[in-house]
Formats: sequence, structure tokens, C-alpha cells
Amino acid sequence: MAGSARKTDTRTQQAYQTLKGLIMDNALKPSASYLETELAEMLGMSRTPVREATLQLESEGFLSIRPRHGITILPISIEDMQDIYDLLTELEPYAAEKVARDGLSEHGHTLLMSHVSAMDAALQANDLIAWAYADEAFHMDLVRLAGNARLSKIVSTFWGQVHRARMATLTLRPKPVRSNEDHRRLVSFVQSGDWQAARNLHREHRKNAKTMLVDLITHHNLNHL
Amino acid sequence: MAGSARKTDTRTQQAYQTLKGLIMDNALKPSASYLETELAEMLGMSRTPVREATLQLESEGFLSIRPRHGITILPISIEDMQDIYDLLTELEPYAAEKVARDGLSEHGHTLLMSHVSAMDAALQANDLIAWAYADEAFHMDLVRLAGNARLSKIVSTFWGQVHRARMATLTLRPKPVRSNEDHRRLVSFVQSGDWQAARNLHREHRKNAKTMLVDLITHHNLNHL
DNA sequence: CCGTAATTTAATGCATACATTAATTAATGC
DNA sequence: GCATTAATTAATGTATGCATTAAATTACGG
Repeated sequence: MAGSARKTDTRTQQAYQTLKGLIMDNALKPSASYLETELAEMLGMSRTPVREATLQLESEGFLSIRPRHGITILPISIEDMQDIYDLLTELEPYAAEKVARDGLSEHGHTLLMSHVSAMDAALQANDLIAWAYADEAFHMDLVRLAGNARLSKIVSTFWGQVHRARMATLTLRPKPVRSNEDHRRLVSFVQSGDWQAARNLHREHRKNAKTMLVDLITHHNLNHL
Repeated sequence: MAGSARKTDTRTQQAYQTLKGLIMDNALKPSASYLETELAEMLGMSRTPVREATLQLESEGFLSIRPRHGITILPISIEDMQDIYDLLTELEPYAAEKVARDGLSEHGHTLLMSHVSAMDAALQANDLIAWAYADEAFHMDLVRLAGNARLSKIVSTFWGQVHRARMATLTLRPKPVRSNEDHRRLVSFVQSGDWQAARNLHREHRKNAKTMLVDLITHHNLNHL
């Protein structure tokens, strides 16, 4: 599952986690609309925490609240994908550069390599879903290692927004072997402190991802996932 | 004023606009704490819309809600400034590149140049506050012209967060004459479609801004504005 | 006199009731 | 029969009250 409802304290947080999870897992369908009351009933709580959660999710781009038209799960269009990947293509390479400059800790190296191994294993087992999650974990942890909380939040939100599209195209794309080569090389550049190589490689890596996804979506007529 | 409360419909939006304005204008002091009830009374409404507004403002980094410790206006530290400017140094040059690549419309050119003129006039009149607002408008409009709504939102939030620091250091910095030279050159690069020059110039422009601000804050011992 | 536990206090989390207002339906006139 | 307007409906916006729980205070024991 994508954002499996973690054990949180308040109902607002529960609602946030659960709804986000349902949206990312495609259980709440894009373009579908719901009323506050429906969602509240669905989650077994009153409207208040649901409202607070949906307001949050709206500002993060997962849904749209139109006062008398209900709460609509936002589909992701090609334009959205392009906009998001364009920004990730700026932000993730910056993160790679930063980590390379500041130095990769032992712990950081272990963390990243564990994801690389997980991806290798997943590919071996032909488990594309496992691969996708390990890929996501790798990219997010690299960004987190850059130590800029605002950056982490933004990148995390964007990965959340494209999650459905990534999962939907998983079986349509070629096996991501080359991708994992990039990851290994990236870690080595980062570890050796070669920030320019790290930045450039990661930039190309992201550009490739964008091109591939946009082409896939175009050719398979998958607009509005 | 910074975020002068525009005429909005709902009380939640009113509360959001008003509080954001008060925070940016330094009327609600950084590090000060308030209770939901206090703010509600202050704004002449019940706790509900105040809660919704403060949740929003928290997720945008303007304040922090700690359940039994009140709502604290977040001060901005040097580390915050560095993190924010590092990201703006990636994002704004990208915007400049994008606009240069896609082409600057007649309207866009007029818009940007109007801000440049406003800055010139402000400098002539020694009105640093007017200059600061025109500078902000220039940078934000350039980003908007890139046509990536997510980018605009992020950059706007960041400028909001550093607003207090910029205003506080306004009289401490040298007169920003060179800055406006940059703006003129940038517009000309963008208009001529020279995206590499536009990107590079804007990148340097942002780097300089970062260095200057961070140095000022350090030397004047202005941590936690 | 100090530290721990029980009690009190009060702020938030949440539910609910009500007010408001937009959408829908009905009604009226042309 | 159609269009315009009034009446109705229902969903959201907001206020409020209660429950919960953390902080503060007091009381008690060592």
C-alpha cells in the first residue's frame, strides 16, 4: 500500500493518513466526488476532522474542494506530470549535489545501498511493485540526506502526486535495469564527493524518467490518471 | 502592508489572510504564542475558522501548533534563510530559463518592466520599502510567467517566509542599485530567448542575495527574526 | 524540605446543532 | 410550452458544548 494509515493520535491525522492512502492506492478514484458527510461516515468520524484533513490534502494537490460540488479526487494530467517532473529535475539533482558536498555518512551510504539492493532483488523476482517502492525510498532518502526539511516536504508531496501514474505505467515500461545502474553510479559519485558528476547524472536520470513517463502516457492514451 | 486582508468570502479565508498579514507585517511577533481562543477573539470569530486557518499556515511554515503550548509564530533563523535561498536559487533560475525558452509575451514584458521602473523610481525616492515590494513583484511575476502553478505556489510561500527578514535588513544593506541592473539584463536575456544566459544570470542574482542576507544577519546578530 | 502522587485546571479535539447559501425543483406568467 | 422567478432542499460554514488529556497545582509521605 502507498500511505498505509499509520497509528496516529488525533482523528484529523487518522483521516489525513487514511484518505491520502486511499487516494494514492487508487481506492478513491480520480475525478470521483464525495461529500464531507460521506467521507465522515466512511471513516467513522464526524465532519470536523474530515474537513481539516481534506483542507490539508487540497493544499497538497491531492483533491479539490468546490463548495457545492463536493470533494473531487484530482486526476493527474500529462501537464501535471510535466510540471512536477520539471521541478523534480531541478530539486533532486540539487539534493544529490548537496549530499555529495556535505559528505555521505556511513549510515547514509548503508541506507541508500539497502534500497539499491532491494531494487535488484525486486527486479530479479520480477516484482515491479516492490521495485517501485524501493525506487521511491531511494529517491526520498537521498533528498532527506540533504538536510533541508522544506526540500524533503516538497519532493515528498510531488512523489505522492505522481504515485498513481507511476504504478499505472509500471507494466507498460521496459524493465528498469538501466535505472538501477544509475543509482549505483550516483551513490558512488556522492560518496566520493564528486558533486558535479552526481548532480549531472541525477539530472539526466530524472530527465529520462520524465521522457519515459510522458511518452508512455501519451502513447497509451492515459491522460487523467 | 504585506498580505493585506483581501475581501474574501468565508471566515476561514479571512482568518487566513488576516493572520498571514499580521505575521508578515511583524504585528504578531516571532516566538510569541497564542491560544486558539485568543486569536478567535482577536479576529472576532469562533475557534473553528481560526483552527482551519492556522492549520493551513502551519503547513506553509508560518507558525507551529503544539497542542498544549499554543500557536507559536515561527521565527526565521539563519538556517531557514539558507535552506530557503538554496531552493530559490534552484527554482527561480529554472523559471527564468523556462520563460526564455517558451518566449516572453508582450504582456509579460510590460509587466516585468513596470516592476523594474517601479524599483528605479523607488530608489530615486529613497523609498526602500516600495523597492522591496516591487522587487518581490518582479520575482513573483517572472515565476508566474513560467506557467507552472506548483512552482508559483512554492516560490510564493518561500518569499512569504523570508519577507520579515528582508524588511528587517532593508536599511542595513547597501542601496540595491546593482540588483536592478541585473533585472534589466535578465529581462533582455529572457526576451531574446537566451535561456542559458538568463538562467546563469538569475542564478548569480539569487546567490548574491543569499550571501548578502546571510552575512547581514550574521554580522548584525539578527538570528531568529 | 524535597520529591512524588493525586487533584484541579484549562486548552484542545471532536461532535453536533444551527445558519447560510447555492443548487434544484416547482410554480407562475407569458 | 418555455422562460423566469419563487420555493425548496441540501451541503457547507460557523458556533458551541462537551469530552479528553496534558499541564499546573496542591497535598502527602519520606
